[in-house]
Amino acid sequence: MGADTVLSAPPAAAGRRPANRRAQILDAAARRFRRHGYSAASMRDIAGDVGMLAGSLYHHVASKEDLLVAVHEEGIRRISAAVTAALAGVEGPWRRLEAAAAAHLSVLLEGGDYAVVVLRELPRDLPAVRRRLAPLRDAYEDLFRGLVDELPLAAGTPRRHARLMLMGALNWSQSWYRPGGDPPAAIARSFVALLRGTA
Amino acid sequence: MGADTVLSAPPAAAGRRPANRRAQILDAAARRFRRHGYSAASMRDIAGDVGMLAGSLYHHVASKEDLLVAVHEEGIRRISAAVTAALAGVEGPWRRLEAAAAAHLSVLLEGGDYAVVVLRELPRDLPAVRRRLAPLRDAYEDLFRGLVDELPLAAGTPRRHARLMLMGALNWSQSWYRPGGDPPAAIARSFVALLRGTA
DNA sequence: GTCTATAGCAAGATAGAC
DNA sequence: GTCTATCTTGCTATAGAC
Repeated sequence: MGADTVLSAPPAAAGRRPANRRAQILDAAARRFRRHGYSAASMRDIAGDVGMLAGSLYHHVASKEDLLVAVHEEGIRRISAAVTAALAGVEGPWRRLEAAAAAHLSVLLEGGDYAVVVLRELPRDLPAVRRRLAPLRDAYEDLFRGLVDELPLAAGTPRRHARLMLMGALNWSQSWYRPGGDPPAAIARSFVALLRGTA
Repeated sequence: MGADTVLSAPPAAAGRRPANRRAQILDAAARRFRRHGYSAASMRDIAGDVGMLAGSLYHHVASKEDLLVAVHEEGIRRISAAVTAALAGVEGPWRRLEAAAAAHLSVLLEGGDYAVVVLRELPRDLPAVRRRLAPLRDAYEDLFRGLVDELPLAAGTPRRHARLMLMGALNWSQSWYRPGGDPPAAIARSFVALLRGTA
């Protein structure tokens, strides 16, 4: 790639501004969904955050539900990318699980609003949204299922429970974590060690 | 107490109906808060569930926020009562932790709407509600802190992380649990065993 | 691509009759 | 203790000017 060219970018212009209006909208939506919850967040406020009025939003997104789906998709994409990257070149089943857990937790606790929305804002009364997102979430879950399957556990150890315990502990940490305490990677390491029995 | 008298009950009457109108309202609110989330649940629907109109609700509760606080208080009370009862007469630190975890999980997964609301519906943008509930939640947390402190863990084991891991795994289970799978007590036993390193 | 303007509706809460 | 009626406000979404 040439240094000054960007694939699929708008034609170069001296003072071009737009770049990605939609991305700004997604950022604002993720933030509002996280702070106030999906149904308490308003399209007006999201629009205001990016400097437009409510009506103008609908030029970029079809509905509030679509906006929620888009935030989830981006969030899952980011988490998956971080975990996949963290696994590259790491050997040994326990080390791999620890690397994945640390990456998962880092994105969750320090990765911004998208990941938090993915975990907390999937309203029960929007079945259409849940249906659209189910495959993505399942695929991510499979990633950890594979990692746990590789562990050299004592025969009879319930691998499903081990996975659910670790993931539950990691995901729930978002409700007690405060910046300034143990860093995400340390928490993840600790949880994996406790699971391994070598804390 | 005499068999036919009840402390602090309304004066006995042949066909008395009211008994506990407020309790019915709380039940309906807990259900609606759980199903739709606090902000998507409407006072109109809650009123309708108990056969009255929206305005009449305000004879029993001061506001929607008060209703949420009341549901939380009742939920925490139920969970605490179940765990305390489960601990009675149980000896041995691991057995006690397991009993508490099983009781906690049973209420959470099979105890109805109150407990679920306690875990899931504490909106970030209602600081007044959070303030009012903080002491209750902390007191409950202390109960498990005490149980974990009693465990004979290897020196250096991070007890705080052990507690957070277990509680996180238990609390998160509400997002994947489906009736008909492993019963709550079995899940709790499994998690405690994994923590203990004897799965 | 953003604006103005508004349709159409539902929300929380209150006042006063009964 | 419940109802009727309503105030006030906020919401999602659309239509059409610019």
